[in-house]
Amino acid sequence: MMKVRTRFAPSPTGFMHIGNLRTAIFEYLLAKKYDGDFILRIEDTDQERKVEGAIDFIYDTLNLCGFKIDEGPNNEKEYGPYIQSERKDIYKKYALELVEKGKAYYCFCSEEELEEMRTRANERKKPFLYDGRCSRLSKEKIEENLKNGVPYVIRQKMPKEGITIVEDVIYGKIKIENSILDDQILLKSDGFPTYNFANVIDDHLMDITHVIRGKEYLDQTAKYNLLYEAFGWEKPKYIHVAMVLGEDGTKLSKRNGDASFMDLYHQGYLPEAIVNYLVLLGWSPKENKEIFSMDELIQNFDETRISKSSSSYDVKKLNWFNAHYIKEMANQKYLEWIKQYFKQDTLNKTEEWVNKLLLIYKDHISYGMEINEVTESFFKEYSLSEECQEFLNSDNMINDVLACFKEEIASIKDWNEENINTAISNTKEKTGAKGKLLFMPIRIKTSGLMHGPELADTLYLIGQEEILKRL
RNA sequence: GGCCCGUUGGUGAAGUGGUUUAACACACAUGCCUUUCACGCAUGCAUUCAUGGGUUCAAAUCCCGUACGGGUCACCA
Repeated sequence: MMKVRTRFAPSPTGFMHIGNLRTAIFEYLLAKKYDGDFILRIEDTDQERKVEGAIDFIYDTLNLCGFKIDEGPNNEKEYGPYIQSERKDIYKKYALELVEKGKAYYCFCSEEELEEMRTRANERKKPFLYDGRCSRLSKEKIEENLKNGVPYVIRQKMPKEGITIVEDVIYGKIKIENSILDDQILLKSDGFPTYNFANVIDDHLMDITHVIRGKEYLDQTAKYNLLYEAFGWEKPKYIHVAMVLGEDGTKLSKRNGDASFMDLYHQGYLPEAIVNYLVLLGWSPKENKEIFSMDELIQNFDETRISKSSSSYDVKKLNWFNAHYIKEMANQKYLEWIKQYFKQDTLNKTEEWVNKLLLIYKDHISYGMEINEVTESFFKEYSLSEECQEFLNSDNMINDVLACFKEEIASIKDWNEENINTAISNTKEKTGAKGKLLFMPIRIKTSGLMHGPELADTLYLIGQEEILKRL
């Protein structure tokens, strides 16, 4: 059996939204499950959209996620080059081969001519299809145009009737009528191939066995099949995956929340949590289980269990995964990790103090940057929310509790958690307040918040002097 | 508009003709626990699988129509 080879083929735009990443995850898992190769190919045939440094960005992203790239621009093997703009000559050669075979033809139509055809089609409310006029040019005319340097593209000649069957692992057999297929451009006038053409050539030349891509390409696959047949090549297996939608159920975009991997990463989401969350969007394991290590994913991945319908991205669930992975980290590792997000001014604090502070929040945060919101009251003046204020006014006893507690705190000689707890107990006995009525006023007055970690720990870190001030 | 695809709770989803009075997870709600919130634990949350027909002894699961949603029709990928 042939070795399984999958490829991730992004455009170098310097931005990767989670839908793209999820495709990469599927491709990687499929390759590794069968002990195959995962290839990175850069699709930069659109010279105008190229972004500097985008290749390194892609490597960084995939590396962070724990994917090993077996072949790619930064680690070339015999199938290279892996950047399409460096393979220009290859495409031209194959395009000409198709012309030779009568499956493609030169087209000298100018942009203006095409625009005119398009408006006319529009007026008649018909979808625009190139009418194939250049396919009927005489040999002499073509020679002449070529000699005179008339700009040209090469178009694929589509059959006018019949149907083409696309076979997809997820969607099954899909019938497409040939009559709606446009004589698509294979080679642009700048000599670069179009995406569709370059894809077919490269996938074949690179021995790609499984193509995983967005469902938006499903219809186009008919054209691909015709191309494979024209060359007499074996088709790869197609696996079209439904889209990942934003939280509001609409298409993902930069505006649509923080749907890019790097945004999430910078906010303090762990790559393993992101991967774990994403793999479960549109795929489900046979076993009823949600937390997966990379090795477990590789073992359990089954491409036939990918869903047909699109799914919506939900940060709340991502938060849960992330919180889970944070809790699982060893303390030392957690401290190193969280410090890159921790932005408070700790100049006059000891390292021990800072570590303790970060640690008491380890089980409470769901992403790295949240540490700043949650620790704010340790560094700044706070203002009470309406909810807090309301609570403070809700019972007459509260003022007594606070007054009593203040005295207790003031009398502490040795500032430690144990004595703070004693102060709380004493307040309880003296005022008779307990439960919510006892703890909430203290928590609110000292931290400005209604939730938080262990009260004694919190008070200890705020410090005796500051607490007296706040009370 | 033509063509293609999809539709199980707020979200991710399991389910492929009978053990489903639809699993599990997130979210939400309630209760318990701890000297409070949180954490943790427990319970609740779709009498129903977009909808109307049909096939069948039996359908979320098979077939047809309808509605809704999405995709696609570039010298963009």
